[in-house]
Amino acid sequence: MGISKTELFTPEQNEIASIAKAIAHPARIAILQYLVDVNSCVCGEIVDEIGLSQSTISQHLKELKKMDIIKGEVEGVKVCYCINRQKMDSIRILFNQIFKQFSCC
Amino acid sequence: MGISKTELFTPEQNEIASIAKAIAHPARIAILQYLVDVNSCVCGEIVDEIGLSQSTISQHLKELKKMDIIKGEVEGVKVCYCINRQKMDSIRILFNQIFKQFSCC
DNA sequence: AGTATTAATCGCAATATTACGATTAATAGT
DNA sequence: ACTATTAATCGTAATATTGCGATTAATACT
Repeated sequence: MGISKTELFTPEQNEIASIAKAIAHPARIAILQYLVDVNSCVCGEIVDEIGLSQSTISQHLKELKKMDIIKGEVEGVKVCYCINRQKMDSIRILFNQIFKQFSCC
Repeated sequence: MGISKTELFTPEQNEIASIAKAIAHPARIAILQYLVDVNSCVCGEIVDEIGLSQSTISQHLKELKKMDIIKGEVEGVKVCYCINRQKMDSIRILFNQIFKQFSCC
């Protein structure tokens, strides 16, 4: 992408964009919704649920974890993922603020 | 990206991801915030405000317009862009619903 | 110790995104 | 008609993303 120009923007602008990017994939939305449904679960179950390969799902989980949107807890051979509800809450509040700016007069 | 696998996901999941992608760039956040500040303005002013080239800004505007997040009105040689507040409102409601799912118990 | 299971990582290919300069098309002003 | 202004588009380069198979590392179970 040529050069990324994050230095042109405020930390808040970069933060919002980063969060948006983390959820800007249908598979990641599907993963989050699945985690809500089952409350928490292991990677293998997500692979079965969504029709993507194990390595691909693992990468998506990594991206979500990078942004602190989900947490992964090792349970022996398996890893139990769950939504970081506190982070989710702060994202919801942040986005609501921003969108209110954009939508209100 | 190998092959995009949108067919694996629901229309809603794809829609949310698309909207998120549209705002998943700090320049586009900055553009929207600037449009809020000045209420409406022409492309050239945005180019001056943000430190990116005219062609790059034009592309970002195109992406935002593609998702119906902004509207562009031709005024002679200039084009006046403004936020589509109705769309913004529906996005805010949609995202709030989704994030509430993710954050509440 | 040997095998099975699980998930992370590596390496690769295909495609998308970001950015810019140059060009183009369209209008406005002379 | 000529020129200036504006914004879209084209072409291109650099980089990121998405996806998969293969491999690896780590634990659990014989």
